[in-house]
This record gives sequence, C-alpha cells and structure tokens, in this order.
Amino acid sequence: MSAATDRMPTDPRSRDAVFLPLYKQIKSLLVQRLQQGEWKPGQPIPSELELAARFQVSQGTVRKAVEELAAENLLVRRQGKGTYVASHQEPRAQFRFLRLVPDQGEPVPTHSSFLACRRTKAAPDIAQQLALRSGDSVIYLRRLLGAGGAPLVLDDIWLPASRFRGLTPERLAEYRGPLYGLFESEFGTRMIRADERIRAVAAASDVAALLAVVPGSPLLLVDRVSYTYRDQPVEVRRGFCVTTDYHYRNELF
Amino acid sequence: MSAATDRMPTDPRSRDAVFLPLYKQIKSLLVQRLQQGEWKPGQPIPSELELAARFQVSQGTVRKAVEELAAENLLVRRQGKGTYVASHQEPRAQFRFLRLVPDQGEPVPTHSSFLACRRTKAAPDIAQQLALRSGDSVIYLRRLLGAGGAPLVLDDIWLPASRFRGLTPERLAEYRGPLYGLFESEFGTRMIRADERIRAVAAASDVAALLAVVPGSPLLLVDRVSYTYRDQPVEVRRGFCVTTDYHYRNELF
DNA sequence: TAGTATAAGTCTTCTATAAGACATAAGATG
DNA sequence: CATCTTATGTCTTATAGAAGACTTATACTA
Repeated sequence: MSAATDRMPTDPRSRDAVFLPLYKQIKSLLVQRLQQGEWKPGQPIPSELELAARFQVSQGTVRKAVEELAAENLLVRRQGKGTYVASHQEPRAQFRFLRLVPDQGEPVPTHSSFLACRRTKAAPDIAQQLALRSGDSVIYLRRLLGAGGAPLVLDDIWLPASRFRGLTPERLAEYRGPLYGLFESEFGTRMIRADERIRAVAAASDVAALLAVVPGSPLLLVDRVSYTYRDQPVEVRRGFCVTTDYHYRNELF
Repeated sequence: MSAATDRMPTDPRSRDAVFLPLYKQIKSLLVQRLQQGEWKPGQPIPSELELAARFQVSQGTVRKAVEELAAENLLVRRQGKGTYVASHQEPRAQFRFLRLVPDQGEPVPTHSSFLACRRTKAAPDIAQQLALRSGDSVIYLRRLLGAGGAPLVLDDIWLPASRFRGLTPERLAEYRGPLYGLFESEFGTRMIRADERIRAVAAASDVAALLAVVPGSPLLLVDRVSYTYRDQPVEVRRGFCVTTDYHYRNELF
C-alpha cells in the first residue's frame, strides 16, 4: 500500500462540520486496517514511527491512538518489542470471556463436547440480535462444557452462516482451545466485546438431564451477544451454568 | 500545606532500587491526598498547572497521572472547568454499582427499607474478608430493595464498626439516595471498586418469605466485597435477587 | 435608567509535537 | 560461552498552541 493512499483524507486545519481530533481519525484508520485483516491477531503492527510517517502525523499522535486501542483490548503493547494485535490464542486472554471460575483453587482447563452443529433459519429474536433478516441462515451449535468430569455449562450458540461458512462438526471436534480462538484464526472474526444478561432459573428437564442435576435445580442463565470490530454483532449465546462449586466472578470499577 | 512538604521526596534522576515513573509517583501522591480527604467528593482539585508547581514537575506529567485516575473513576475531568473528585451522588455514577436492571424499559428508582441495623462481632469469614481480627466489631445491616411495589433484592451487609461509628437506624431511615452516597458524605468512605461472585441458589424459606416468592425458587446470589482507596476492604455484601423481570447486566471488554 | 446582548479576557482541560530514557533482542567480540 | 555493542521498539517527560467554560466589561436597546 502506497504512502499516498494512507495519507489523511483532509488537512486537520481545514475543519468543516464533522470535526474529530487527529488522533481519533488515526484510531479509526487503524481499526479499519484491523478489520480488513491487514495485520492479523498475534502479529505485530508497524512501529509508531512508521505509522506516523505513513499517516503524516507525529509519533505522539499515533501513540495516543494506539494507547486507546490498547485500553480497549484491541492491541497489546510490549515495551522494547512492539505493538501486537490482540488474540484469543494468548493464554492471558483465555479467561477474558470466561468468567466462570471454581470456588476454590485455580481455573482448570475445560473439556467441551458438541451435541449439535447444523444450519437453520434464524428465529425472529435471534435474527434481530444478530442484525439479520428473519429467516436468514444461521449456524446453530450446542455444546457441553465440563471441568474435571462433571458437566458445568450447556451452551446454545447462534452464528451468522455467511460469516462462518465451512464450520463443520468435524472442524469443531478436532479443534483444541477456546471457541473464540477458532473463530479468530479460521474465520477471521475476532470477538472484541460482549453484552451479557444474567439471571437465575430453574432447570428444565431436558437441560437438567444434560447437566446431570435434579430438574428444578437453580441454574445461572447467561445470555450473551458478542461483537466484532465496529460493534457488529456476530454471536448469540445462551449458557446454563451449574454454580454449586463454581461462580461467575465480576469486577466493578 | 507548604510547597516544601509537597515536593517530590527524591530527585527522579537519582533512582535507586525502587524506581517508579515520575507520573506514577505523582499519581500515588494524589491518591494519598484523596484518601486524607484534602479534596472531597464532588469538589474540584487544583488545576494541572497548580499541581505541577506544587509537585515541581511539568504540567504534562501531572496530566498523565490525572488521566489514569480519571480512567479508574477516581476523578472526573470537565474540559474548560476543571478536574473533580468523583462522587456517588452524581446521577451518572448512580448505576455504576447497581447492575440489576429491568428486562424492559428504563431503570426505575428503587425503594429500600431496613430490617436490621445492629452492632455485632464479626464471624471468621466476614472478618477475614474485611481484613479484621475475628471478633472485631462490625455493623450488620439487612435491607429490602423494591421496585414498583414488588420486592427485588434482600441485602445483608457488614461494615467495620470503627469506620462507620454513628451509623444508626434513624440515620438510615431518613437518608434518601444510594447507600454509597451516604457512606461517602457522612463517613468519608468512598467505594472505589468491588469484587463480585455470582451464583444461582434456591430460596430458603425465610428469604423466600421476605422476597414474596415460593421457597425453592431460583435466586441470583451476589457476594460482594467493596474496596476504598488503596485496596482496603470496607464492605461485605450478600444480595439475594429475584430475576423474573430483572437481570444482572454485564459488559465484557 | 434598567435590562440585554455582545465581546474581550482569563482560567481550565485538550491536542499535537518533539526529544531523550528505558527495554529488548540479535549480532559482534573476547 | 559470556559479555558488550548496536539497532529498534515503546515509554517518559516537556512544551506550545487550540478549544471550552465562565466572568466581566461594554455597548446597545426599550
């Protein structure tokens, strides 16, 4: 990509109706590049000095943009090494979207088994949450998450079929590691943030059977919508959690 | 306070074993002042230029310290006006520690009634969470939170008696607004952050009676430890929430 | 004369830039 | 093989001007 095409579209001094600080414009350009996959998760982005030259601004301006993106967990900075695109593969990011931890002891790696993986038409509520049209194709997943033998979470997951074309039961079965790692490396879709709605419910008989609990037992129900770059929803997930020896941890700031 | 006592303890150039960036040291000094109550919640702190002169550093260094404190919700910046000590009284901070919201519609103001307020000895687990010695005096509160007539949350709260001396049932009954607002303005104790552990439980008969639900109904159990400046624990709270028309919302980044 | 705009002045935080310090890793050197 | 040098990143500190929010003085109008 040439330097000319990367130059700022307008001179910041000639500000018209839609004014944004220079560093915000740079930030937006960087997100655009991330979205397009110019730099892939786990890989380094160009140095501050190089980006500054490319965008025709000073290093400090690039720094401010990059700092905000790092604060939003899109980038990871390592002094003396470089700035990297954040990845769900890294061990430190492993527990960012997995808030269920044991009451005592360290989190242990979970084992997941998939009970369903098929293509269907989106129900109205799912379609709405995924910003699709009702009846659009979605991939439906059901998986059981276990820790140390005992079942822990039953997840129902809906994904836009267009974005996850080629997601087969075989692919899922052979993959090790977190689901978001698979989405990221195999489908170029990186989850950035998620909204969750949590409540307590009584276990229905079918769910109870799968989780090996008595029907009517209290379960933690976690409804999640996950978003990728630019707040685009790309996953709807409904998880039933057994919280006898585990709990959902949260930190309030 | 004289300028001499506020000056940096050591020249940053003569850095020995314990080196911290200048702005981190300034940040620590600012937190110290906040903790001591030199500037009170809702009030402005001195301007960047004034702080820079006081601490014998440049404005930019003060800026970086203040920016981090603003990001941690200890301070609030208002362009053209000044930087203010964050307060639980402000409407925008109202819902920062109240994550339970209605499934539909806007959050409505809740009504709280206190069922208990007495001084007791801390049980071992409570004492440990509050960093007290077992048997130290604590104030025990029980309150029922309702929204639109129906009971919503039953809270059991434990506070160190030493810090909240003078917290009487009368004081609680007459106070309007959030509990943390009372703690902040009347007892000089401001809650900065909190750790929560969430699970689903079946309602015991006594809890069920107070919340007007059938015994055995699923309830959301939220165990919280709140901290003030410098990570000092000052509140233990256990809340039972009815989540039929409400849910606990969370945002993952 | 009283009231109301209008403009200047001043204080604040915000934006942009630059230079030197520190961290890391790889290659040269003994 | 250990140590030093060097190249290349980010991090820290400093400075100047822009933008926002009030206050106050001034001119204008009813």
